[in-house]
Amino acid sequence: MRWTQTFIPTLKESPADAEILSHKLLLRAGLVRKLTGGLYTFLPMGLRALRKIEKIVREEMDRAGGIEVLMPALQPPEIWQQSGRYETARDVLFKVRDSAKREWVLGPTHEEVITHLAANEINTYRQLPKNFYQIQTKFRDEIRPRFGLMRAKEFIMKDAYSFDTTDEGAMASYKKMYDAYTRIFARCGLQAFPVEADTGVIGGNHSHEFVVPAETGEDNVAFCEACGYAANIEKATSGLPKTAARDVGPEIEKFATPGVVTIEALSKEPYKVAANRQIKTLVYIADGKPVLILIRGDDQLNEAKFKARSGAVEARPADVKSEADLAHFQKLGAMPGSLGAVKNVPSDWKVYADERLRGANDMTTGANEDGFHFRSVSMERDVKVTDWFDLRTVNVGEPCPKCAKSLKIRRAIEVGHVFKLGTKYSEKMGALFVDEGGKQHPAVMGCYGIGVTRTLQAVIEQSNDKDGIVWPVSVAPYTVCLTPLAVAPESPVMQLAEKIYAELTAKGIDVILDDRDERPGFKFKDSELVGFPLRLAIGEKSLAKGEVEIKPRAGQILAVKAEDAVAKLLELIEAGTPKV
RNA sequence: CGGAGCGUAGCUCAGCCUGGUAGAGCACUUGCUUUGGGAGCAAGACGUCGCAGGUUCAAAUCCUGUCGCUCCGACCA
Repeated sequence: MRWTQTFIPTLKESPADAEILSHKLLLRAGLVRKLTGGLYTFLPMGLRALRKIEKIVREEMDRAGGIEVLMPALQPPEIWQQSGRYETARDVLFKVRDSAKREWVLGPTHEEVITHLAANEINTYRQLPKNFYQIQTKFRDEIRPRFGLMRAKEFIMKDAYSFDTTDEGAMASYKKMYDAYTRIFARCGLQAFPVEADTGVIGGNHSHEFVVPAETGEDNVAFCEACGYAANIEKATSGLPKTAARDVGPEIEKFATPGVVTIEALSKEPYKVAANRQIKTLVYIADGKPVLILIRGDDQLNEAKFKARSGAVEARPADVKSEADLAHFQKLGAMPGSLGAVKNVPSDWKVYADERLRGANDMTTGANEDGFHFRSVSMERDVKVTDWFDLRTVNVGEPCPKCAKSLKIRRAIEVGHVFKLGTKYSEKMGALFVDEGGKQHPAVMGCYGIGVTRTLQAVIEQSNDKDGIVWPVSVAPYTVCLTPLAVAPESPVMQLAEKIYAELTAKGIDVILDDRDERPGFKFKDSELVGFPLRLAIGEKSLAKGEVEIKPRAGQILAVKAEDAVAKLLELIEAGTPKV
């Protein structure tokens, strides 16, 4: 390709609406342009990089036994009602109406469609296992699209769905995808690693995210450098001990705490109740019903864990400013700051307590009477707990749950997610097969996603320098930028450039010939901004010595004999391609 | 949905407080010079100042509303 024949609108300055580096570089290097918030046009350089990622994904999915299909983005709402997600995922569902006023859904994901297909087409164990995948555009009504391609209303995803006859089979399918993902990200030149993850609304019981460490990421990941434990903060646990039991204290005792409504105030004079001897009582509205959540005073509730453990689809703190919620507090008899679960808890309210409180005694908590607390509270004796869950958020420095060394936390970008789904969808949508004995069972499913457009941006986020993008060879829009410093067709410089261009093209190398009649510095800056892994500069000065210059994007200039240039480039390309 | 900020040339921004005929740099067009790290000079073209009301002799500027964008939070497969 000749530079003048394609379209690479580079920018010297960053557009004002880009905040993070990778977003700025996407725009500055002319990879994408914004249509409106969360919607982008891919320009030639962005599209080529995207296609290269897709090719890697496709090759690895095929190698892992995936079967490529293409499902409709426009879907009937009925299948979403059947799976139950018409309600649970309603916030992200784009809905449209046709001319007959009938409603349709723009697919945010495809469990419903593929399970519908499986229900119709898979009948016998002889047809299993199967793993279908596609690379396709998804639509999600994100409340707040962010950071360019990182969180967009419309994006490209590789999604795969496995169907197995048994749990063990499903785990084997899961493992295959896990391994394929490891290879895919490695081949994309990305430092990505798997972390244990929450399954969220999608359901299921076993899940890993593949994340790329980056300060601009939206996920927090807890990890242990000693043993390799890594988990999303929504899932992570630590090896902290439970609250130490003390000698069984006397009966609970009410005491006056006028004006004291915070853990901190109660920990000071004259009360001096350490935060780790307090029970924090939160009123939450879970799927419309009030519940109490108890965690230790020095811990923070992890809402994701609460939803995952309790099965609640929606959960939010009750708000005293809302009249409906205020009634709940009145029922308990106190406002936040004096709440507790010892007395006055309506019998139909569920009470969830964090595991760390199990067995705790000699605790202090609100008396459900403004201005009063109870002391000498025993969880066992005085509180009726519906369910015990791990509900607290892990903090930096806590002991690793596996090896007890210190945990670290860092931000990361989620680029892939693998789930073992079980039979949630196959049961609801009738994806059944008959076994050897003629008995019917729901297929055991898994689903596996890679955010292809997000992966593209993650590569840029992780691979850049002050001059621009530094593409890994495997996903660069062009591998070699051929830069003749004179472009008149009859000049020796341009004639040599044309010759090398033809030779590299014949070898199957993606090469772009910068045939613009621009000054050298301008062309160098542009090629570095776009980030081609290798640049071959041909100028009169060096050519007088029979030499040309190879500049690896992240390395030093190499002067090589003109006749050796192609061989040297091929060698560098080979050396720069990740071996998986 | 709550909070904050911003909408002026293709891009980055100034002008707004204190109302008086719309600016700079980059990019673009033409010419000359320059030619190994985002060139110089000259000439030129490019705007319903997001939109709609209002106040005023007069509005980019003040007021009201509205739309859009960005960030923080909430939410998030």
